[in-house]
Amino acid sequence: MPLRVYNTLHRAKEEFVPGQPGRVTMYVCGVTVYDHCHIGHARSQVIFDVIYRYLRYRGLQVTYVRNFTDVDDKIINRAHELGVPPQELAERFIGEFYTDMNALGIERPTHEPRATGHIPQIIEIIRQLEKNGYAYKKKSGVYFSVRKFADYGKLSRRDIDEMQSGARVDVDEDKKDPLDFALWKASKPGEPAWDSPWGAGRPGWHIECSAMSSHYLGQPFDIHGGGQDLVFPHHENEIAQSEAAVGRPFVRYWLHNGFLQINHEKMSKSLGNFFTIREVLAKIPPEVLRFVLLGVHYRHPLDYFDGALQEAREAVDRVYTAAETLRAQTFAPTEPDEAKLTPAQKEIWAVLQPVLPTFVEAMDDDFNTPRALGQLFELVTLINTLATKGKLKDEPGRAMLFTAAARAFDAMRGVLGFPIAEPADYRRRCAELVLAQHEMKAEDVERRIAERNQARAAKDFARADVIRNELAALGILLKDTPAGTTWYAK
RNA sequence: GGCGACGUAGCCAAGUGGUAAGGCAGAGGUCUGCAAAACCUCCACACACCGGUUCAACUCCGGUCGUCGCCUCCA
Repeated sequence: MPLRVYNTLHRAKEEFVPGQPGRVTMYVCGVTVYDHCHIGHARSQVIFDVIYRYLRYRGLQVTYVRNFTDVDDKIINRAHELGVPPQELAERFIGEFYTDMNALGIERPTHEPRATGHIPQIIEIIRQLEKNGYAYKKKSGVYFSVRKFADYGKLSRRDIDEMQSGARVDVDEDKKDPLDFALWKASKPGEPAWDSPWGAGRPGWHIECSAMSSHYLGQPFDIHGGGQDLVFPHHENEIAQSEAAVGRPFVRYWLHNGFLQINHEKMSKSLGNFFTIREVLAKIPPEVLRFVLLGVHYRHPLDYFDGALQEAREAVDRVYTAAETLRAQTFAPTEPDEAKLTPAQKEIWAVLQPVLPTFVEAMDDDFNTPRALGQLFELVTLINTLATKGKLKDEPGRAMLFTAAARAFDAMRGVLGFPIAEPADYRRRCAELVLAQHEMKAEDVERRIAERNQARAAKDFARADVIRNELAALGILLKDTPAGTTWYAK
């Protein structure tokens, strides 16, 4: 089965064929580092992390580049407000970005270039554009002449003339045409600046992606990703610059993720209706957020609400419980041999066998993570069944079934990056979270448990239940086992 | 105005030209002092509405209504 992806350029799903057999080159627009990331950024990063993981799972060698925009008007303005140097501000939020990404289990791309580290490459493209007659210099900077690029609008399906009629009045009188955009911005006093053939200044926003992508990946490269809002003008402009400069196509497959919405409205900084990743992770473990983000197909809008997190929490707990169950089993890795299965085991095998292939099929279909998660839950049920049902315990069938289940589970986990951690680590973090929320210590819980067990020993079950219910109200659930009472955070 | 997406059970969300994955919630059962977890069983007379094509449409086509996005910085 071939991998099929939805290419924004053609508005259709098409078979994914890398430019070079066995190798994939991929670039995703990162973040402008002037503030904490919000959960919309998280969605984009999680999705492309999964795509990166899946391509490798498919046996492809992937070079993945994700940039940092570390010089830009927003950074400069923010730095000015805070009275710190722009570079220092950028540095700080790059650090914060990693804190969030690490929590969410996002792998490091192959290269993570910064705009300020690639000024020579940026200048080179502008020089080439000037030479090819697409760029012109004005007092305020160097601009790209959109009308000279015949293919302009091919990604966002826009017609230049219609755009112009609807275009707002541009305050920048310097441009020859309101559609033109800056390649190089002349610096004002006190702003970060680099020398260039056109005087001291800094790169325009779009040019950095053109420069860094082609520097690391060549041109054309295979996949360029980002949020839907980047289709126009950012990606349209990237195409114009890169193709006009080099004379070759820029990107083969354009992938765009849909938005996170709050109450059916786009969540964005400009609307002010956003949650930072950090805020959300103060309330729930990161795997819950990751799960929620993968629960909707990446191109569809995802409506975010608090209740969804609580619901998802139940589901995530269940996956971890199954992971615990699986890890608790001892079995020697055993290759499939249907002849060695009992009739009851054969029934399970018939259900278990197609789970991973179906998962792969779902991922092959434009990275259908909701369907893939469906298969993960099928597997969860199977794992629990295997561990529960006595009639499935005959060897070597039992070992064989567990081997297959464990392999499928690990494969899915590798692709989805979910569950993020080992179960014990997850439980520990959940416990810390709930204790922190109630300003409690583990000893407080242990003491209550001891009190309850005294009551139970005295057959004072009413009192025992009161204690349990009190803890439950805090999100602390007790579990009585033959080995004693344990607790976990809900 | 131009371009585009979406409208599936109480909620979230996949999906297919031939009668609907999965999750959450809910009901019953096994287990338990009672619970929890786990397991088993149940839970969409039709997928916004109206037409059309078809032997057959939720699934294709047209229209209507509704919601949202891009066209300006934005994942």
